[in-house]
Amino acid sequence: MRILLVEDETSIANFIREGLEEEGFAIDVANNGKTGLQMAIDNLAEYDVVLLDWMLPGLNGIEICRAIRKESKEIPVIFLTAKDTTDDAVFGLEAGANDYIRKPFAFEELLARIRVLMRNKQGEGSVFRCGTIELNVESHRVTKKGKTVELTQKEFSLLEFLMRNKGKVSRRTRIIEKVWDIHFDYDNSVIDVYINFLRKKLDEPGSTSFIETIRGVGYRINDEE
Amino acid sequence: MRILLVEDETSIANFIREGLEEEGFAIDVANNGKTGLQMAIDNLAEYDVVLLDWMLPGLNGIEICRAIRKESKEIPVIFLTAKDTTDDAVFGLEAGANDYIRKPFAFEELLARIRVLMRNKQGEGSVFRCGTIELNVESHRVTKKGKTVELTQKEFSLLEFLMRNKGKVSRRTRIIEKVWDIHFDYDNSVIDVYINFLRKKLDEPGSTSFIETIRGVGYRINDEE
DNA sequence: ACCATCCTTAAAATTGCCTTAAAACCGGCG
DNA sequence: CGCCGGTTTTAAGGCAATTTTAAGGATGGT
Repeated sequence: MRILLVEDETSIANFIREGLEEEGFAIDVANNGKTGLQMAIDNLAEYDVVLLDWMLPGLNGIEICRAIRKESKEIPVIFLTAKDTTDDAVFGLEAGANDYIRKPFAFEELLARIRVLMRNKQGEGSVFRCGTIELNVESHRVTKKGKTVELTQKEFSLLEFLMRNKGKVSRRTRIIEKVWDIHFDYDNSVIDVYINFLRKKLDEPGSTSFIETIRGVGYRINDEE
Repeated sequence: MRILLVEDETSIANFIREGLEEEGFAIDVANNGKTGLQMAIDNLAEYDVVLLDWMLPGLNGIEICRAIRKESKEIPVIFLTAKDTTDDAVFGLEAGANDYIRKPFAFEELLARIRVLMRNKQGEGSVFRCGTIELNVESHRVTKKGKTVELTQKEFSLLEFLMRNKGKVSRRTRIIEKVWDIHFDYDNSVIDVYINFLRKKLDEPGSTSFIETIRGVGYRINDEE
């Protein structure tokens, strides 16, 4: 899950980035409005959420938001505003934002709002299922036959990505980009290792894996099993 | 959108059928396990969703589900179960169901789950078709009469190329260039071999191949088979 | 009939994934 | 600070599926 953060104050930007990275998101930071807009437009399809500071040097958040909305009405946008009046929030929402949050904010709140938007995005409750395996994004928990299975952060991210693309192939390069935030590395065996971890923890021993490997392409979790 | 409902209690069956018909689905009802299985197997490719009652006279839901899964891993199956423990749900999921719902259920909920599964299924991915053969680029999967056929990467690429040019001739040199990324090699018999692979895996034995060879030029997949 | 072209098969070469183990990293704690 | 446990990354050998090569047989056009 990839998030674009547009924020000029580096201290705040770092705080947010670190917090979100701990939660398993991949974050790109733009520290001024112009590059922020650039990054947003260039890779619209890449981002799952955009966090926009209200006051920015160069180009302010509202204009960026409008510009983004002109390109896509899908991507959730959350405003970060220091101002205190609700009027500003209204401006933000009118510009097409999905939500706003006032600085200073509790990190948990930001997290909660991000999760809500991501859930809305796909419409259904944020639990994915494959056979007896269930992954709950909200509670960050995975169960198999009702019993919870402990997964590390990366394992969880990988499984989540595969689950979100259930039925489709997840190409190796896309996985590396989305889960590890590594670009231009077309031969990275980290994936293999983590696929192996997941299989060890979740497969029914002695039967074919719930993660199918498509040689030369990537992996796929099927609807069945 | 066509749905198969396997349910022995006619009152429930009618309730569900009417509800779904109002929503614009086409429903076929089987009121016992045996005919349910029969209908499922006969017209696998026809149905978009299968609703399976848990307790059925003759053949129970689990067995039907297994049998369906043996034929196709594509079709979404939802269990209707009266039982209350999660264990039963687990059984259903183990048999290959995609989701389960407990009776009595709110009709809205059933509807929501059906919609989720249907959305997952089609995913608006570009699919190419030729007769009973379907190629889905997103899921990187090829099916024939609803049953998936395993193709390697090169086989898939070649078929995709031919499909994209359905009705037109794909010249050998163009195929070599696009699929193998080889240039200036006008005598490469790799194509022959791979055409052969595709035919073996996808042709109806005993009739003319769905890939027509145009001697001295290349190959062509025709619009109708 | 003959030649070019394509089909078929089998074996050789290659690739890419799996697995394992060990190294690097990281946060907490004495 | 240095150590410890857990997590993540790197590395490498083995192995099996895939891809390519090669060669003899079949076929069709002229």
